[in-house]
Amino acid sequence: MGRRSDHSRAELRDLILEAGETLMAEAGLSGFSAREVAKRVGYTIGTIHNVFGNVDGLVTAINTRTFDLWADALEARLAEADTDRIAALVEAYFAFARANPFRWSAIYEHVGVAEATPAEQSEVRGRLTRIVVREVAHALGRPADDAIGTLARSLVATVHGHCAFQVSGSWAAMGQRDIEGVALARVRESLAAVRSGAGGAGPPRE
Amino acid sequence: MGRRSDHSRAELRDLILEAGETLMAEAGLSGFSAREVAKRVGYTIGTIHNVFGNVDGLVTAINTRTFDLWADALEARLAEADTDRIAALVEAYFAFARANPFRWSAIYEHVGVAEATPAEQSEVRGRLTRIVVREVAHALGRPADDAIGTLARSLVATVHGHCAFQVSGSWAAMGQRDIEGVALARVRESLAAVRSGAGGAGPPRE
DNA sequence: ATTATAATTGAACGTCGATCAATTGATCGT
DNA sequence: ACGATCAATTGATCGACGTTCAATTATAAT
Repeated sequence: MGRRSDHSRAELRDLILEAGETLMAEAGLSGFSAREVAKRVGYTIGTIHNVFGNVDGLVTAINTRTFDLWADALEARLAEADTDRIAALVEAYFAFARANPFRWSAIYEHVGVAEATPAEQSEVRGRLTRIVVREVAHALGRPADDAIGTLARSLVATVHGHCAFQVSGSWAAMGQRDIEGVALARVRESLAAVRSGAGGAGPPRE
Repeated sequence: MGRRSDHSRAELRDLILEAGETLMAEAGLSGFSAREVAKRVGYTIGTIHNVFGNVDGLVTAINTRTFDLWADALEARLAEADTDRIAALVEAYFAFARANPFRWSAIYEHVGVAEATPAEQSEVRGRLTRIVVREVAHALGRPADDAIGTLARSLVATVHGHCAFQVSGSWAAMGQRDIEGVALARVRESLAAVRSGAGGAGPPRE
């Protein structure tokens, strides 16, 4: 077709990325296809490979965008949070996964295939963690040092584990309900333990 | 080739399953192929489909076997545990994932494709959870009622979240170390909180 | 206008999961 | 012993996938 002048390389990247995001949201990682993305943007497979190297590169870029939107959602929810910002954080974390199940799952289904994530994308993906570190430090009234960083990442892991069980349906399959409340309870317990001086991020005692 | 009398249907199932497990351990879900499994057992694709319906069925069966081996590993570790059985459980949980990264990951990368898991396989998969419920009840000196069941599953989710970050490499990528100790710390905090009478499995207070 | 450079195409290749008519081997009645 | 019946097994065939790359086309430079 020769639409060379229609879009700059950056525009083309955005165009493909956006169509890829939509397809991922519609079909999930297992239904994702570079050919379908190409068809939707009116280019051909070759162009996708020219811009993103290979399908992994495109999926990685889509997943990075998902992280970015996710972090946006957390910030938006925090902006309207009253006192309990930790609860708002957990709530928004689950809400995003629930609202975007395919995109959320794609992040964690792509690990076995993924090559190294480009540095500038790692930066974007780290935003979510940085938000949690900041809020955990705030909740504890402490500076965000290494120990707080580890604790915050551990709490993300805790909530992630619950969220993964929810999205996969295994939590419901076990006859369980209100996983969000349960996850929040775990987070509260850990914050309370750290507040009462146990350290929290160090190695296990005994 | 017509090896019809060489194996009964059950033997054939085991044969394919075992070769499938080996391939999954070697190549991971992304490198898994029914054709390769067929080649390894000396049958053809058609036979695989005849026995397992489709590739998803085979992968699901492999993953169920992984759960079974995993539960075996937990029990084996518990059998030689002294006082701290919870620590033994967390340790064995991580150890299995570390020793079988591809098989472990396949479980959680297959969600987007998986159809409903057959009932008898769900039974096997539930064994891991049952072990944890039993041990959590034991650690708390309480009968394994619904609240304990929910708490145990929540602690599994907590450890799973940490384990997932470890296997995907994102924990190390964040400059963190000793995730196993961190996960155990979270579990200890929750058990301590529940021991001191906060309930633990109910909805969040406030 | 001509050349050089870059972007875009799309046919070709190998591999995948799935299907199903044809074949083969086992089983059984006679 | 033998032909009929039935189930297991084969493998060619299909459509779709990701990847490659020679050929083509549009832009930029001279």
